[in-house]
Amino acid sequence: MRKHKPEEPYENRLPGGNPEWEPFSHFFNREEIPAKTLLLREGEIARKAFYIEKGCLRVWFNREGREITFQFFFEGQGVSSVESFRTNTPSLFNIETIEPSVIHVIAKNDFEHILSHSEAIRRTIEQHTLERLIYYQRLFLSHIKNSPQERYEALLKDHPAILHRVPQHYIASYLGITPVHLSRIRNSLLKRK
Amino acid sequence: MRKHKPEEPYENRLPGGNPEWEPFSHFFNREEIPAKTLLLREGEIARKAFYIEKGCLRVWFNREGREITFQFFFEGQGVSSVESFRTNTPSLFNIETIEPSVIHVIAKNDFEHILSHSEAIRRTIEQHTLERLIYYQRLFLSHIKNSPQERYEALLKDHPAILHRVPQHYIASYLGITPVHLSRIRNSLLKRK
DNA sequence: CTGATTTCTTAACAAATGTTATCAGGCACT
DNA sequence: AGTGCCTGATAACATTTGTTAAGAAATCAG
Repeated sequence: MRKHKPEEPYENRLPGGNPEWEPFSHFFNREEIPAKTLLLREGEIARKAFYIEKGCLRVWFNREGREITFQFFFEGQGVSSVESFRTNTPSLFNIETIEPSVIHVIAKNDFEHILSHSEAIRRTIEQHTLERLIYYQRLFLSHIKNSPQERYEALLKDHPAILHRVPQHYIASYLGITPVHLSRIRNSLLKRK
Repeated sequence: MRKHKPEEPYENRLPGGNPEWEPFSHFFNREEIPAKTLLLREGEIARKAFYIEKGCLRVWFNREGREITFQFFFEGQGVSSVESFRTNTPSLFNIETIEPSVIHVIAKNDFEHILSHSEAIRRTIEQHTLERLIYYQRLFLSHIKNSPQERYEALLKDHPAILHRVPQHYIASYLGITPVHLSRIRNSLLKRK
């Protein structure tokens, strides 16, 4: 059912997706990383941030022996455990590759060096923080406002590509339900047509 | 059962809770506001931000005719519909007083004026944005990680004052459950002792 | 290609939570 | 004191979602 397409075309963007990063590109280390590899472990303090050239990541934590995935990241996105990276506290979650991925890695002190040398990038990061805030706010609201079925339908409508690229049990835990229940929802939607 | 204590002592702090705001205090307008008054309406674009000298607010939205409360604010806190205030988009929720309150109000353009004239306050606000991000992240995680009963017990342990000050049906919707279910949880906890 | 592993579906049953309705106490207002 | 409103508790019943287990389908490793 699910189509795995690591070979689909993509843009090879600069870290940050913007030419303002050009002067600082030497701070980034390009790495090719296999699938299912941890980039950050729950409980560790994040000392690196990542930019995804190719591939996808998921963010998850352990709840009583089970993995709960709550975010996905794809090509062109910058990723870090924001609260850990910026406040030097243990990360609340793991960051892991889903597919084989090409990641640009930057160390925390280099990142701070850039921030203190580029007003433009400082603003970009500030904007990024605001966007993350809004993202989490919406994510939270969608969980208390909408049913799992409504969230699934929204995902289907707004980000159909994710469904074709990410294993369904990750999607289920992202929606806050079990794989069994997601399967039921999909089934009932099929019958309704 | 619930004790309403609008007369309890409090600190009369400066807006922002910090002397760096002192030079800009004339931008704030002190207002005494009755209970159950809307400061911002769902769908409106936020053109003001608030600092609470005294009283408390709740943040809620309408879901199919029912009010869902998902945040409380108390003395000493700065409040706005961040995403609306900073991005000029319609607010996703209402901000309303619970008790009679004393609020310092600042207009958006004055706020921006301050930001462009004080590096220290710009940093404070940036820090505030990060804290809000982390707050929403944690709130979201607590909803997918913990049961309503666990969330109630955490609230009981970490913020018992809220429970004595805010009507129980607001608490219930904050926990993501119905007042009936919260009552059941409280009952089962009592029996357990 | 083939066997092993992972992923998805389905069913039966269990647990958690919602819905509706009723009642009782507290509180504000007269 | 009496009335009405708001709040919280409780019960009976309905619905949603989880759990466990089994098998089918897809994918992966050699």
